[in-house]
Amino acid sequence: MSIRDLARHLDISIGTVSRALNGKSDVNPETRERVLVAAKKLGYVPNQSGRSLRQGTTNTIGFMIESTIESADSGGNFFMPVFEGVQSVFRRHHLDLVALLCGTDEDPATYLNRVVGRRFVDGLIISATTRNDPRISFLLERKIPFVALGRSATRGSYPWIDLDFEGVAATAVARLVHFGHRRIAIGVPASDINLGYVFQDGYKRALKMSGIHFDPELVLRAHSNEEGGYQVASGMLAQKQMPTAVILVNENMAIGLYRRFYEAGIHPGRDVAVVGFRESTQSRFLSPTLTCFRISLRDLGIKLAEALLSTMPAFMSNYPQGRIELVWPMELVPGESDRLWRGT
Amino acid sequence: MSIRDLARHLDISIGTVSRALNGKSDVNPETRERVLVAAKKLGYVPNQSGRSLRQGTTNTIGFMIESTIESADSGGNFFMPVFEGVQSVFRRHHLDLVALLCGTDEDPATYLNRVVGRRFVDGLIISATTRNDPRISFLLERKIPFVALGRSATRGSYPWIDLDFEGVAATAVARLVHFGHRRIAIGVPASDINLGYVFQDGYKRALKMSGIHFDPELVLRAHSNEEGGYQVASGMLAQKQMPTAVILVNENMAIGLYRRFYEAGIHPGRDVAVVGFRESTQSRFLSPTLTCFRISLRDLGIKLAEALLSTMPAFMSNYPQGRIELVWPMELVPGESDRLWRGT
DNA sequence: CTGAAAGCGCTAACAT
DNA sequence: ATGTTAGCGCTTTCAG
Repeated sequence: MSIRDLARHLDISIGTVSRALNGKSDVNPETRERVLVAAKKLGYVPNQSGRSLRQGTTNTIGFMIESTIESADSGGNFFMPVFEGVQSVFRRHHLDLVALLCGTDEDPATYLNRVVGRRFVDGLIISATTRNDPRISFLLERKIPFVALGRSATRGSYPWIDLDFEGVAATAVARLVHFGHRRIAIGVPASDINLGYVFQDGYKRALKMSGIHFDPELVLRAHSNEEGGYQVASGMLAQKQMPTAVILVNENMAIGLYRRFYEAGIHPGRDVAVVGFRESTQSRFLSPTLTCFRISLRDLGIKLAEALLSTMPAFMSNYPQGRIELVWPMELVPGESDRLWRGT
Repeated sequence: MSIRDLARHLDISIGTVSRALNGKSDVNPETRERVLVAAKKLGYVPNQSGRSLRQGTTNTIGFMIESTIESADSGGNFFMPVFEGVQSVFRRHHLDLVALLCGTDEDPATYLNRVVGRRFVDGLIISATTRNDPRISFLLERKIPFVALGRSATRGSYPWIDLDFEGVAATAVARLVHFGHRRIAIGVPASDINLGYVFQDGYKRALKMSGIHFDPELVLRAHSNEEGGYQVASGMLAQKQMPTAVILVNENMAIGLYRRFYEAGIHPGRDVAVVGFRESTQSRFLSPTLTCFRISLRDLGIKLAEALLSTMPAFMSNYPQGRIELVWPMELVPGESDRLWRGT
């Protein structure tokens, strides 16, 4: 069922059919109606390859997610609601969102090169930006519209949105210091992902503001998952003088951390103060309740979509906000896990 | 940078370039080398739309996941490792996997119609099959290669793989009966998703085998997430005579269920027996440890990919296994949550 | 308002 | 072993 078949069926030219379907003005309303009805009846849908080849656009946006080993089974939690938000914006512009799944055994830059070269998508959302991210320079060079979810030290002018890791660090440290803590540990990703640096910098700055000396021993590196949290707790327990508090920078870590502490008879909120990262469906069911930070992932997705569209010539008139470089605030959700000395 | 540019640059015809790049035999090894080198140097990647239009294939497989409201933030956990497995197979055939994100506000069938009509993908993996799934009849009718992750009552002959819900029900019931339970509740999805029916049927059959009368009151419907588990526990607590055991059919439910029971002073493994569904990174950190079932999602993904490829003319010679209709076994992982009367 | 035709990038059939 | 060319399905001039 090609446009040719449809035209033949209606006994008009394919040009007219095309114009009718694409809402061009110079077509008889009656003809248009006939075309629309026939298209629906016969289940005609234009072949995307044909359109793309002619127009040079695919009407598809790619959201590149790496299922890294460390986040293989937890990353999905985060992205689904983000997708939902992105999609709600794209829908209005007849853009489809596809998740580009870069396997763990493929280099992200190579993968991206293939996707871009094939002209598979009109624009990209990349995530898990590293400190120095070759994808960014590549996309800038190739002039492919994109937005980064996550900052990077890579030079250049491009839109990005990132979570407020330094804000989380500042708020958490200030809060813990206020509660009397001085030995505050942090659990950060072991990888080169940029958020680890941002968070750690914020942490150091916050310590300085509170007049606390930075102790490298208190920086515990682990995978950003439950297992990693378990190890962070183990690391704390192993220190000659255990830190009295810990701040995590990944939502999944709290689960494992709680577990390890329970095994050691240490109760969060009684024996140790814990500040988690993102409030999640899982963390919400921890006991005692976890002090953490709330973020609307759907709204984040919406903003990501807008940031991307505002850089795409075909859509920028709808989103005249200029290049978006945004640190997304997170809202403290006080729980019981960081209020010590109150009994259980 | 089109094939034309590349040919011009090398001062040979585009036909030869194409053949060289596609590994055809009738091309001078020396010429091929020149072409490959130049392509790499200039960063040439064939335009997928051009290829697709010509060949009628896109070399892309779509994995359709619905971010339904109830599984919006937890579903990702399940799929990521599956993707990983699928991809490991596709890689060998130069097929790319993309996740097709059907938004919550779009009808899955409509979405599928669009994707298929546009010829966006060569094949499809669909998930979350419903009891009666219009997508299946649609794909059969259009002769689009696909495999369903999940069974359906929809008639027709198509490959599918599904988890062994009835096996889980049988094993769990038998185990609980062995431990002396008679009032065994189940927590099942409130939606029309097929697994709910399969599981419930298996449950009834297992009860009958143990000579236990089926009590509709013991079937608790809830969303397949943490909140749903919380509600299942609430439902149990509300019964005049609380069931002594419960079997869940979703991995996320256990988290909320545990929480609700703790709030009520009820300890899983002491006051009530709990059998969870899939062992997950989260459930592994529950305390007391959850009796649940293990499955290798990566292997599941591999099998899904093979099931799909075995129905695609271009690949079936590599996968001569015929149509796959497979109930995927799950392995019991005994925990402490269903062994009562042992004290804590 | 509609039809005719060019051409997007590519591959495959055919010619040399 | 290489060059030439038709045509995949579509949109968009350009004529009329």
